Amino acid sequence: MINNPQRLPWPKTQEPEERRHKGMTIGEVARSSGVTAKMVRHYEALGLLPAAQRSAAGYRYYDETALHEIRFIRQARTLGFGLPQIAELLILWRDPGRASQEVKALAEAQLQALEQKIGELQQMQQSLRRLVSQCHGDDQPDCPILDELATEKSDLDGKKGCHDGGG
Amino acid sequence: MINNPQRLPWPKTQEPEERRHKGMTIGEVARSSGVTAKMVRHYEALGLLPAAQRSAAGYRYYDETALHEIRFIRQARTLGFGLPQIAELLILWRDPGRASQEVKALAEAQLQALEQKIGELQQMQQSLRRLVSQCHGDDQPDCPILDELATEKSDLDGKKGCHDGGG
DNA sequence: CTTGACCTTCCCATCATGGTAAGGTTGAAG
DNA sequence: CTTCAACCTTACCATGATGGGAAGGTCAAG
Repeated sequence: MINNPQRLPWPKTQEPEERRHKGMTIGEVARSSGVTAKMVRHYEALGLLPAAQRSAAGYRYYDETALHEIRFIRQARTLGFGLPQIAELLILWRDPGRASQEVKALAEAQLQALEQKIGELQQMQQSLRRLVSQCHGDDQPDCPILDELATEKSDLDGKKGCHDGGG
Repeated sequence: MINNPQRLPWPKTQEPEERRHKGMTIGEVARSSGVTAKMVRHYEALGLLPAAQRSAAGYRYYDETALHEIRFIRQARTLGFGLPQIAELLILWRDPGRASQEVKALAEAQLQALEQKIGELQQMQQSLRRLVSQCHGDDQPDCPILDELATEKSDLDGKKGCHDGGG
């Protein structure tokens, strides 16, 4: 279900350079950035991107700068940043007078979030691996996995939802 | 914002044993299972749990079996299972004639999903760590992090959304 | 003008969970 | 029996990022 940019039913010979003074349509931007048109509109609605220039009929047209920002968003998503964080990153990116420590702080926060998430998943992985290794996996009903899930207090339990108390 | 089961404003001396023939209210089940009442209703609406017995006024009442199943769900969530998978696990759990291989298959699928997710996050982590280490983090605008995000094709790119093709 | 690919906005779905509102029930105490 | 706090009910909306689809307007080529 991935739309191939090459295999277009249109007889479009080449990507437009300056054919149109208006810029690229949202579809062209989508193909060129790897971000769906849907998401481009979404980012605009969320305020990540400035409102695109519109034709008289309401079509969005994008210049190279906008395309750059959309690619920027895509790259940041690749690193797992959330859209609110990307909004901040974009603001910093546009600001020539930014301090790199602000960017670094955002990145370190994201790094911490990643470590946290990875840790949680690894704990699941560990518990689950143990259970899987204990289960015969035959046609008998005995199953340590189900047994453990049915256990009131098990190794799986605890640490979840318990913060160090607020008073 | 976690409600302590001990610190109840009610003068309830002890948890009811057979005080009520009806069973536990949803709130008692929630306190006893660690699953919020909201979620218990949700699981019922989704078909994970059978419809609870109701009082004349519509209150849900639960017996020990139901409580057991709710705890079961909580444990399975701890392992990261999705609710559809938990629904299958519950069906197997209720079936005395199940084959443990069916349970094991579900668990292995979950294990695979965990590995996949962990791998993705670790790749993000790796890329981000490199970028963070390269960024001075001072009050100067130079920032390798932003530079890389603005790069058309970078190490961050690729491998995402590419499965090994069906042909 | 027709046609087909494209664009627009608007609504709904996912997944698991939480919040809130508006209203009815329960059970103990007065 | 009334009162009152704590409890229950359903229903709707929100999250975060993305996708799907409908209904309708626009653009470029023939």
